[in-house]
Amino acid sequence: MEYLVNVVIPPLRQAFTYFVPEEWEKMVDTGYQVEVPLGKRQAQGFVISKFPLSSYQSNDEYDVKSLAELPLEYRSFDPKQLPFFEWIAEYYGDSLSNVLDVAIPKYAPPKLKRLIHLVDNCDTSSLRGLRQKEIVSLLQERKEPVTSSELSKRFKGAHGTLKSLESRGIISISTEEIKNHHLSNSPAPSWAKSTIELNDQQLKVVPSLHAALHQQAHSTFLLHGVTGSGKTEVYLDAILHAQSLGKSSLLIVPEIALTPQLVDRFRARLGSELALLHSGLSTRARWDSWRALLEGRCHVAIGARSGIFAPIQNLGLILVDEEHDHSFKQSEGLRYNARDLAVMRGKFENAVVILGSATPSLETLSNALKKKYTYLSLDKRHTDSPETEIEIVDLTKVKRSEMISPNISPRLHEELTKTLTKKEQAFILYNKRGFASYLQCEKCEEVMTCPNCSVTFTFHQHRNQLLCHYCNLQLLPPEFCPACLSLDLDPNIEPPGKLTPRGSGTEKVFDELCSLFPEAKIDRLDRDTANNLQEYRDVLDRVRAGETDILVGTQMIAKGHDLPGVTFVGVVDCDVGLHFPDFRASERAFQLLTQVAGRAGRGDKPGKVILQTRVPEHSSIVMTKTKNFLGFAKQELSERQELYYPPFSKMLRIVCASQDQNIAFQTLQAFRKHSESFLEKHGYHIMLLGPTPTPIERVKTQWRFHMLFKAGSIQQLNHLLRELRSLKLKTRKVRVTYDLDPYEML
DNA sequence: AGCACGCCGACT
DNA sequence: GTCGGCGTGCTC
Repeated sequence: MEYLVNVVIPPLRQAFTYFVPEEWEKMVDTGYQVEVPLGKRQAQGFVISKFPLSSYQSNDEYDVKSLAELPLEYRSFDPKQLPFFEWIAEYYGDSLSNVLDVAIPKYAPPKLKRLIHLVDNCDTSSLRGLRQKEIVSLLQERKEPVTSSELSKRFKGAHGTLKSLESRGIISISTEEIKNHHLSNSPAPSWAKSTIELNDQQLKVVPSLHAALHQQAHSTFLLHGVTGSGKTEVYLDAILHAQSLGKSSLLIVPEIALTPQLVDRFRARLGSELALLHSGLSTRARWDSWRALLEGRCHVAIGARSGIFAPIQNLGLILVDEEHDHSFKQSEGLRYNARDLAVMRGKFENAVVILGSATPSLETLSNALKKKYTYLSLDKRHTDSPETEIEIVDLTKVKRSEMISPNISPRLHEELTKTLTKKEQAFILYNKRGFASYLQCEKCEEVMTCPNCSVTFTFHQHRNQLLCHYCNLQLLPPEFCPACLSLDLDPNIEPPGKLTPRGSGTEKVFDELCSLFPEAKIDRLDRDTANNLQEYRDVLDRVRAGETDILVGTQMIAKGHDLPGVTFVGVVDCDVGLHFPDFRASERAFQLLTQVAGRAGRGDKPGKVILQTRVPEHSSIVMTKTKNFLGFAKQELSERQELYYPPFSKMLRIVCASQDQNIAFQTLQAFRKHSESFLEKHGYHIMLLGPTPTPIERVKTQWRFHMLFKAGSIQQLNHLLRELRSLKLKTRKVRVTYDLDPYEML
C-alpha cells in the first residue's frame, strides 16, 4: 500500500481518500472509475488525484479504507481534462463532483447477441419437426450465422427448438458484442460529396482559420454567415486542415440540428474518424463513442450540448454551430452553457474555436467588436438565387372583416395561393402550441386556469383537452363555466355561461389553412405532433420528399436543414414572445424571424417572406425585413448598456420555490440581507434586484420568487455565489436554484 | 445519495 | 408496550 487516491463520489460534494491495493498500483490514476466501500455500502467514484504514502498527512479523524473494485472498462476521462472540469465547478460555484457526474457518461456493459451457426457436415436427415426443418433451411440459405433474436421473431417459440437442435449437434450458438453502427464504417449516401468546393467568399475566410490552426494556440473566431452561405463547407475545410496537422476536432450543434443529413455529409468526408454524441444514443452507444475518443480511435466528434465534455485526444479545433442557440444552455442541475465552455476549453487545450451563426448572440458579437474574437463573415448566399423579399403586414391596418380567416391576412393568403399554384412549398410559423390560448366564460368572463400553476389552460381541440403547458395537467373541457355552476343558481332563471376559445395556436392555424386550401397537403410540426427526434425528422423528411405543401409549426420548423423546395415563409404573429419579461426577448424574436425567413428560397427559385405583426415599427421586425443584423445588434447593445444587462454585466439569478409562499420569499429576503453585508464587507459593487415573484409565480403547486444580481466583475459575482451557496440559510421546505448567466427568466 | 440513529404518534 | 414517520448527520 504505497499509494493513495482521492476519489469523488457523486453526488457527494467532498473527495474521499483510499488506499490503492498493490496489484492496481501501476494502473489506477486520475480519471479512473473505481468502486469504493462507503459506510456500509459500495459506491462508485472517480479518481481525481493519486499520491504516494510519504506525502500523506494522516489526521486521525477516520481510518483510510482500500479501493474495492476496478471495473473492466475503468478509464473514464483524461487527466488533462481535470483543470477544465475544475474550472467549470469554480465558475458555476458548484462541486467538481457534480461536474463529473454531468460530464461523464455512465458505464453500460456491451449488449450481446447470440449467433446461431449451422454445424458443417451435420446430419440433417433425422430432423423431425416442421419448425426444426424451417430453421435449418433458413440457415442453409443464408450461408452465414443468424441471430437468435431474428429467428425468434420469425418463428415463435424458436428458443426451445434451438436448444434441441444444439443438443443434437446440428447448430452451435456463440455470443458476440453488438457493434455500434455509429462507429462502424458504413458507406455515406451517394449524394454526399466527398470533396469540398469552396466559393470565392468561403476562400476568403479560410486562410485566417488555417493560419490560426498552424499557430496551435488558442484563438476564437466568430463566423457570421447568413443562412445558405455555406458555413458547413468552411467547418469541413477547417476540420480537414486540422486533421492534416494531426489535430482532432469537436463540433457542437443544437440537438435538433443533429440530423442524419448533417451526419452523412460529415461521414462522406471523414468515414470512421467520426464519433457521435447525442441524446438519441443508448447508454452503451454513448459509452462506445466516449471510449473511442478517449482511446484516440476517432479524431472528430459531433455532439449536442454535453458533447463539449468529450475526451478527444489532441484537440486542435472546436466548432459551435448556431452558437446563439439557447439549447446550449442547460436548464437544470449544473446550468452550464456549452458555447461558453467551448471557448474556455479552447483556452485550456490551445485549440482554435469557431463560433458560427447567421444571427450571432450579442455576447459573442460584442466580443468580436472588442476584438477578443476575430470576426469573419460570409454575407452572400452560396447559390446565385435571387434575394428573398421580406414584406411586413401591419395587422392593425387590416380590418377584421377583411381577414380571410382569423389568422390569415389577404396578403398572406395571396402569397400562399401563388406558392401552391407554382407547386412550391410553404412554411407557416406560429410560435404557440394548441388551438386556443385559453377558454373564457361568455357570461362571467372567468378564465380556466390550472389549479397547480398560475397560468391559463391551453385548449387542444384535436385531443379535446385542456392542457397546462407548465405541469402537463390534462383536463376534459367542461361544457359550462365552473364558476357560474358553483354559484348554484336555478338554471331556468340564470343559466351558466358557455366557454369560448380565445387566442390561437398552431392547431387553429392548421385548421384555418385546411379549410382555405382543401386540396393542399398540410402538415403540422410542434411538440404535440413530434414527441421525439425521430417524429420530428419524419415530418421534415416528408417535406424534403415533396409530400407536404404547407408545413405549420412552432419554432421547431425554423431549424431544419436544406429544404430547397420551400420558397415561401409566412409568420402568423411575429409578436409572440416579444413582450416577455426577459431582457433577451427582442434578440430572441430577431433570431427566430431571421432564422425562419432563411428557410425561404434555398434552391434556385426566389424566396418570399410575409411577417404579420401589430408592432411593425419594432426593431426586431424592421431589421429582419432589411436583413440588417448589425443595425439590430448595435441598437440592442446600446439598450443593454443603458440598462446594465449582459454583455455589459454578468448576471446571477437565484430562485426559491416552496409550497409555502412565505418561506420562499423569506429565504430570498435572508439571501438579500447576507448579500448586502457581504458586499459591504468586501467593497464589491453588485446590483441586487428583488426578491420578487417570478413572472409565473406558481408552477407545479410551488410558489416561486427570484432575485437577480448584476455585476461588472465576474470574480466578485462568483465570490458572492460561493458565499451564498455555503450559507445555511435554506430552511427545510424550500428549493433553491442558482443560475449564472441565466437564459430562462420565467 | 444511502443508510443509520433518534425521538414522538397509532396499532398487531 | 412496539412499528414507523422523517429530521439530522455521516460516509475516507
